[in-house]
Amino acid sequence: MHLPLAQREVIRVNPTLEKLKKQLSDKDIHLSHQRMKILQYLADHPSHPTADQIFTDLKKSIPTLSKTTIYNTLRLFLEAGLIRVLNIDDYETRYDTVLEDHGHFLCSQCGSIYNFSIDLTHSDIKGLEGFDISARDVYFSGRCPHCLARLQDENNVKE
Amino acid sequence: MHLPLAQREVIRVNPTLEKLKKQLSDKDIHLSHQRMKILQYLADHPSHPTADQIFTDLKKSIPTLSKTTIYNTLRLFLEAGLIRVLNIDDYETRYDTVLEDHGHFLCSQCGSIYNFSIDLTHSDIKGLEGFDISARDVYFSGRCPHCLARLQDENNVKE
DNA sequence: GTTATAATTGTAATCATTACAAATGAATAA
DNA sequence: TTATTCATTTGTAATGATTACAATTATAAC
Repeated sequence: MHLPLAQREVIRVNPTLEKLKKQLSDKDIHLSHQRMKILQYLADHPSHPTADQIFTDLKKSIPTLSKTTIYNTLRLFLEAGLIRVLNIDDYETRYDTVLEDHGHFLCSQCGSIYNFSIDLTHSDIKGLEGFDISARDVYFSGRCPHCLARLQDENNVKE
Repeated sequence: MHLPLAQREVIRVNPTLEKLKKQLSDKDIHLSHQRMKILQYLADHPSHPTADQIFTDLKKSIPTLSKTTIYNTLRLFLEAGLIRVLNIDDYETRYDTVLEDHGHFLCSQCGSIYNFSIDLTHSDIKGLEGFDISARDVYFSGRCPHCLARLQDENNVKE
């Protein structure tokens, strides 16, 4: 059995590139060629890319590009509040342009990361009385429907 | 103003060392001197220590101890399901003996990590229909009451 | 006690990220 | 325009957590 794609509602509330550009100009951050390309890449790829993925892909169109520029720019965007980081992955930091509160699911089989919506305001939380909470990250992991279907198929073939 | 400690109910549901030892013997995992010490350390320190903290502290009583042993043993315990890892920290992995579902709060000021209880079963989650969820991690960050009180005090002195 | 197996150790490698200094580009004033 | 200043990019070297691996030591089986 294979679940139809529509069955998993992946959030793609992607802030437009224009919106991001405006945020930068409001903060008097100059948009160089490299920064522009990185911003565009982030807006076009809501798939939580790593610094290396951004670098490798952009290197094709900007052969002189340096990895340091990627890290510099990502930090710049981060401090300007345009993006957020994901530590769901054990070894590599991922970057996300979707700032609205949402959870992330990591498939331990294929490594894909999915967004999902979760409302924490109504959760029963105890032990944080008197704390000032500024960020909320929710990371789930397990197996995504694709991998579940594939595993199921493989089992059927064997039998 | 200083919040009384009782106001923040930190969970300390620490599984006893005996319980952990039994889990290992059930899985036919031999408890060597080093493993015993590391297990004891984990049971005694629910403060989510890093591999380096465990190593540095245990090195005092076992001078020949190697860091590789720490990593080997932590992986062993991890795969045996005795402990879980925390990626709340950007740069270092932390280890936790408390397996019951709970959240972690990282104070961005002092770096302390606090446990808190959160009930996700009643949260309104959308977008994970058809997913097989095996792990749930909730990481919050911000400022802990200690740091808030300290900052408040510092401001009062200035005025 | 000897042999086989498991655990530990130390060192070297890996790999993401950062530090830093030199080179390049853009903006501004004369 | 040209010189000067400042911002940005680049490349290389350092950092630091983690892992790979081979040698040594300890434990268990016979």
